[in-house]
Amino acid sequence: MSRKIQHWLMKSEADVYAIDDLERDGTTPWDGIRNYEARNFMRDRMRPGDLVLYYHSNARPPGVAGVARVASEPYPDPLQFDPGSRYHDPKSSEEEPRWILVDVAFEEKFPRLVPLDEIREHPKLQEMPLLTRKRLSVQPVEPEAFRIIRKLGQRGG
DNA sequence: GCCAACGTTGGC
DNA sequence: GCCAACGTTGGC
Repeated sequence: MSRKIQHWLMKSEADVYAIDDLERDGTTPWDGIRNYEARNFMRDRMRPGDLVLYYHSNARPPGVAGVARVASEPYPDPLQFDPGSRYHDPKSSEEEPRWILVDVAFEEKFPRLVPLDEIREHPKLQEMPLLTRKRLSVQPVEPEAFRIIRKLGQRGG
């Protein structure tokens, strides 16, 4: 019996790596996450096939731009071992890596961005960590919230 | 570019 | 283990 897929939201700065970049690349390692809670979700709970709302932060307006898919098992973020990287972590080691990531793959770009304002105003989306946990860049999403947001992105209001 | 929110670090 | 200082996120 196969595991049920889970749903997630991952934030990316729109001017750094937007959904168009993911579409071009096909797959990308979700590197540079240096928050323990976000790491724990990737390390302990994400598995290939899980679906991800792709959120543009630092955008005007910010919002969900499309859907991605978890495309690998969790593995150590290579940048933590690279002294030249801004994500280098001298306290981490190959034997005991501190930062774990997954690859994500492009799934779909919405015809229309679902803006943060709209999520904030939707009566069924009030409980989303996106609204209550401002700084968490990787977070779980309830199946119903995922469905609502995808529908908004695919068909408009 | 500003700055509030909030997670992390480090001295004690 | 507390908590002030610090650094970063991310909306505006």
